[in-house]
Amino acid sequence: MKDYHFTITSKLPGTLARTGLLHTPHGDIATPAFIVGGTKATVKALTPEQVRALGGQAVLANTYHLMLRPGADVVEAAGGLAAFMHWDGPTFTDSGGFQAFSLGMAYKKGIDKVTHSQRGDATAAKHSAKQLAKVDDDGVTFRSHLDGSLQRLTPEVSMRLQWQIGADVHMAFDEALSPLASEAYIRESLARTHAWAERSKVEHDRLWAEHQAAGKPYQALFGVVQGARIESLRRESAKFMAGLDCDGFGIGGVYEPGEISSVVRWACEELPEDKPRHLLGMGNQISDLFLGVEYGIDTFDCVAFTRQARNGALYTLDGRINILNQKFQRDFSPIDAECACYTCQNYTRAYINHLFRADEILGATLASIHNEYFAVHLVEQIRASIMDNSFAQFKKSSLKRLSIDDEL
RNA sequence: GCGGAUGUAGCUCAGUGGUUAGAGCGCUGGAUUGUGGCUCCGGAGGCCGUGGGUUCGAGACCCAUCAUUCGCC
Repeated sequence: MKDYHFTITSKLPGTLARTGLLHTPHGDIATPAFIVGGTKATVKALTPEQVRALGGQAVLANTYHLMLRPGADVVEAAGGLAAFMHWDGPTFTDSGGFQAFSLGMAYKKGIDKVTHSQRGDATAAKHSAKQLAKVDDDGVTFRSHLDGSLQRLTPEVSMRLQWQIGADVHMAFDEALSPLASEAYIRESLARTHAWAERSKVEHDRLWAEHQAAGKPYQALFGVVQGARIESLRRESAKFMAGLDCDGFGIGGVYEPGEISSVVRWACEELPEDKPRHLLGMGNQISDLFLGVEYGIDTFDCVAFTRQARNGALYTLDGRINILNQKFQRDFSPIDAECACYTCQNYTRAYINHLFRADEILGATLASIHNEYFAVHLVEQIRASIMDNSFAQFKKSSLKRLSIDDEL
């Protein structure tokens, strides 16, 4: 018996947006929801109690990082991801596909990092020498960024590792794609991702049977839609994943805000309505979250809020501030006067400015609490606005404050 | 008092007679989208202690002077 289901509780007419309840053995997630990034089985700078207090419903960790350290077997021996990290709630794991992919792109970050070796030109050749990963039809071979040791991930290995780690929701092993990859490479890669999804499903079902026999709870599998920016391929990929009988879907390979109203929409239009959709790694900007929900996304994960918090970039509904700026040195007001987070209720900009300048770790904690609350709370508000049918106004007024055109 | 050492960016210091004097830190602004990340990218800031001299040319060499510092009577 699978202790897992997704229920839609309301829909917003004329859009793909909906609210729902994702039930897992470790608890429920009211969707749309912002899933908190916990890559290495920890939400950086925060205790699980702090994550819970700021409204976090679920945490997403990464198979790639945990397989290298401490090892999936250690997490399993600890009783699974949630028990290991003392998180009393639902968890997700990413498959490691994205890391295997980004490792293959040498050192560059951002869009650049996903560009080179898929372009098939001279730049790719130049970079391939430095690549830490190589993709073949069976899987990915890569070198650990920690110690250089040779590692291998295939769909089967990723599934086994994810069952060991024991999150409530797993991602199928996929190859992430650069939006700038050549069409030839996109087609080749998409065929591989689809074959890998089928293999992921077969191995996942086999492992579920084993676990079920041992009296252990179900862990869900999401198929991951790729297809870069090509509409026919995105729709084809979504249909393919829809046919796999997975528990939900991930949408990967989305990198720019402008792709949400196209790429995400194409995918969600093809996906079955009754299963949840997770947008992988996207949602740095306020507009991303509104648009993602509008075009059918139920859950987001994005490390940007915690990462930026650690570097002093703090979110408000009127835009981002850099708390290190001199102008905050004697500013004894909260980061955001409208914000109800623990940090804004108890600390001033001047104090947080001081903590950052003095390189004190409490600065990272207070900033992370604020930014993560901001993201989680904003998606919560978006959820409420769908239920009381005020989404359009809420979106319009929020984007207007940021001077963003509503036509996005 | 005698002898030595050192005076270059806010700080610690490179700069071996030759374009427009550099670095690290600090200061200042920006970036960050399935975390290879306390990371990355910009910018401002100098009568090179002072005064003379040698030289085509001095932050560098010479003299004087002031300051700091160490050692010795």
